[in-house]
Amino acid sequence: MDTNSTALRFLIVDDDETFSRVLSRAIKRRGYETAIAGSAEQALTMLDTFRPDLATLDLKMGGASGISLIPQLKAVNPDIRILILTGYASISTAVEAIKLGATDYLAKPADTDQILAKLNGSTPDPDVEIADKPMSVGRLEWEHIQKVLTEHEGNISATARALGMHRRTLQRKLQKRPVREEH
Amino acid sequence: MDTNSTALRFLIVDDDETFSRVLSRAIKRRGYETAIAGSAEQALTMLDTFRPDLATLDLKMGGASGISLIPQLKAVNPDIRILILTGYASISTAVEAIKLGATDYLAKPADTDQILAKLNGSTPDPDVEIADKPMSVGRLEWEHIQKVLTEHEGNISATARALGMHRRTLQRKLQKRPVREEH
DNA sequence: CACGGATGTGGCAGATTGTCGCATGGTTTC
DNA sequence: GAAACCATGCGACAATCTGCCACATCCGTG
Repeated sequence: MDTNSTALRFLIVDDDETFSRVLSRAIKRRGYETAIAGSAEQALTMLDTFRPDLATLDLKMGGASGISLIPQLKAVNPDIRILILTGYASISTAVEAIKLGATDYLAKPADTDQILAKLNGSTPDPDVEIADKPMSVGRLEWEHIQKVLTEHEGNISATARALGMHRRTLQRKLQKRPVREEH
Repeated sequence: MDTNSTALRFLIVDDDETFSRVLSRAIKRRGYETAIAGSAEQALTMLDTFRPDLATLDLKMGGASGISLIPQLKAVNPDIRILILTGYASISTAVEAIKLGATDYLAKPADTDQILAKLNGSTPDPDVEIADKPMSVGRLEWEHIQKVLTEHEGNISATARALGMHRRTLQRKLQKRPVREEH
C-alpha cells in the first residue's frame, strides 16, 4: 500500500442524498477525502477545487447522466478510477461506460466494501463466472429496451415507436427498477 | 463502400451448430468469408490458417468460455473486432469482455443486422441511421422462451422455473402466440 | 411567436399476470 | 398394484399492467 501524505480524493455523484451521505461517511471513515455532487452539472463545477482520484457516478439523475461525466473526469485526471453505480443497471449502459473508460460497473444496492473492491483491485480476468441460468423474461425485456434506448440516444418517443410500444407504457417500464440480476 | 480484393474474414465461435450455420450463411451472403468453430479450443487451432478480422464469441460453451479467447484473438490480430454474443448474458461478463478488448456485447436472441451493426459501428459509415426496427419486446420474449423451452426438452414446468415465471403464465403465452413475424 | 417534437402525468376500461385449486395421465418405488 | 411424484390443462379472481386520450411544459427552428 502506498502511503501518501495526502488522502485520496473520492467524488460521489448521485442525486439520492441519503445514499450519498451514507456512502460518503463510510468512505471517509476509511481514510479518503470525499465530496458529494447531486448532479452531473454540479460535479463539473467542483472539479476546479476538488480533483478526484476516485469517483462513483449514478446513471439516472435529474439532468445529464453520469456516463457523460466520464470523459470530463478523465480530462481532469487521466488516472482517475471511475465506478458506475446505479439502480438502473443494464448491459448496454455498462458496455458504453466501460468503453468510455469507466473502471467498473455495479448495480445498486452495493455495500461500501464491494464498491472499494471494484475501484481498487479491479484487474480484468478472463475467468469471470458465467451465469448458469438464462435471463428471466423480465430481465431480457429490460436489457432489450435499454439497448434500443441507447441506440436512439435516450429518445423515449423514438424508442417507443421503434419497439412498436406505446410511449406511456415505455415510460412506466423505465421508471420501474429492473428485475435484480442474481447469481 | 470500400472494395477490397480480399473479403473480410469472419469467425463464429459457438457450440450451437444451428445458430452458427444460420449466422454463417447470412454473413457470407453479405460478402464476408466465414469460418465456424464449435468451441474455444477449436477456434485456437484454426488461427494458423484463418486469421479473422471479425469474430462473434459465445460465452457458455463446452470447454473454455469465449471471453478467454479475446486476448488470444487480439494477439493474432490487434485490429480484430470482437462481439460477444450469448444467451447467458450478465453485466459482470459484459464488463469483463469490454475490459479485455471486446468491441461489443449482445444478448441472444439478436438478428444478423444487429450483429453486423455492432461490429461495424466503429467503421466509417456515412448513413448509419437506424435502418429497420429492432425486434419488438413481444417477439424477443417469444424467441427467448422457445430457446429455453428447447433447452429443457419441451418441459413446460422446468422452463417456467428456469425463467422464474409462473407455469400458468407460460402456458398461456405458449398457447396464445403461435409466432408472429413480419416487418 | 407559432409549430412540431419530446416528455411528465393523470385517468380509465380492458387485457394480462400471479396464485390457488383440482383433475388427469405417466413414472417410479416399494 | 398402490402410494408418491411430476407434468400438464384449465377455471376463477384479484392485482397489475397496457393501450389510449388528454393536457401541460419545455425546447429549438423558423
